[in-house]
Amino acid sequence: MRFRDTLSGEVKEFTPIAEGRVNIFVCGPTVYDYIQLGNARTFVFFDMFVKYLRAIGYEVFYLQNITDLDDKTLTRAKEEKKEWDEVSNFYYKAYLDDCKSLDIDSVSHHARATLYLEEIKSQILRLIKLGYAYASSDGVYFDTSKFRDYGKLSKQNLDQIIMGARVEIRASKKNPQDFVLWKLADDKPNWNSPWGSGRPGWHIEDTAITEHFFGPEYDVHGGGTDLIFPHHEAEIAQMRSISGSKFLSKYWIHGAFLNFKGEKMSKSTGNVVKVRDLVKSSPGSAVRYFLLNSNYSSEMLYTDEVFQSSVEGWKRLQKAFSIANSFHKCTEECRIEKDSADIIAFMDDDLKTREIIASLHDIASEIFKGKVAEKQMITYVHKFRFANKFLGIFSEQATNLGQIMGPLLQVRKELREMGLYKESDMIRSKLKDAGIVIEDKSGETTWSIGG
RNA sequence: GGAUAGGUGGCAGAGUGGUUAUGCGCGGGACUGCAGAUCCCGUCUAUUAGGGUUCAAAUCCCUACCUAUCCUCCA
Repeated sequence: MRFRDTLSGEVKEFTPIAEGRVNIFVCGPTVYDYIQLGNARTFVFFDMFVKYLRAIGYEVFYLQNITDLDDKTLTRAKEEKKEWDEVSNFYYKAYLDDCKSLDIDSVSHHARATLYLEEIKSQILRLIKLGYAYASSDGVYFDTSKFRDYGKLSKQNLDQIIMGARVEIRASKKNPQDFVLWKLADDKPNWNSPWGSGRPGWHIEDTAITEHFFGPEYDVHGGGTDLIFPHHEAEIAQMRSISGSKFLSKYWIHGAFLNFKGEKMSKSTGNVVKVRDLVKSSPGSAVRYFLLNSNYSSEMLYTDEVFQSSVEGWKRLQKAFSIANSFHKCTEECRIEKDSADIIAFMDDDLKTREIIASLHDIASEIFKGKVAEKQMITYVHKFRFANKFLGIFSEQATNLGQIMGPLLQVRKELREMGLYKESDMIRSKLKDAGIVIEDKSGETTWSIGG
């Protein structure tokens, strides 16, 4: 398998440190508000990625941090007149709910930053001892001039960063681009430390957490492209300075942005679409379809119109899946891997989920033409089910419902033959309310989930 | 100013040297109790512009213009 690695800037062959096992870390949200669709793009992508790795036999530990304390948390707490941890507990739970609505359930462990204060302080202590960090008037800073590879991930040149003139100039820093490891603070929440009571800086929580679970090196680090600089750059500087290792994560994957009318979807510009609002009107699987029907490394556009046209495409595919699935039950593993060589090939070539979806649409067209031989239909079902293991774009409820739908449709057919259309239409309309769409074609009636 | 991606039909968005991407939309027809879906046909030379390499370029090279993101918290 190969995919785009940010550090080398190339599409690279994937070989984990330990054969058959993958340790992956993905930056989670700062829980001070509901997540929006742009966040979801990244989280759905990595959920899909991890599920695929598992589907092809890797043992994966998927670790995600939760930033449960930040300046934004404190601002929010003030606004809502609540304690900071009430705010982060509330939005952490909301985050988990939103993930659930999008079928994101592959994370092995969520690590909350404030539960790792000892690990954080230990790292800062070691950085100071080794001469990479210094205590200053308002906190402890990482001395970026001591770490030669600072800027390598983002391919930035330190001199030019300074020329950017947007770097905070503070007298307490030795270099403008130095970043804070520990912020001194007298107000709560704060914790004791050898440098005075205060709060951890943002970048240090991730390396403290990953060192705790994985040690100084692991296989894949993921996140959105906005985190490349300075966040991930800082993580590399922190951990490699401590470990002396050549790398922190062997591979770096960054998901591109979801944009809204030419600009990034962000809270500051107020153009966000919250996940919980979107899933009220569209199934989570349709949202996943929309997000995965793109290249993870390319920016994509969201507008209501574009999203709705994507939902139409999803409906078509879902219908084809339901038809195939009711035609052939595949409860066990069957031959799904063997029949899915083309899908595996697409994934192995830079995780081309969009190509997979296009190929499923080709299958859908064949199914709708109604001339698919039984043997062929079985391989189609296998492909659908294999792809769905990681794409998660089809509702699978169809299999259980089949037992009820058969007899029910038979009754309705008899009603229609007797000309009792009022009664038969009522059945159709009630089923639609329940999320089941039935359609009459010459001679037979089909049903599917969604619509 | 620097860095990184890009500029493809009405819309979204694949494709890295030669073949119909795919979906949505639009027009016409078929099917139908109605609805919906589906099928068939069509949607004019779709590849930012100008050079170059090549038998052949959306795909490689050069130039120009344009866009997004990052350089500040951000998925």
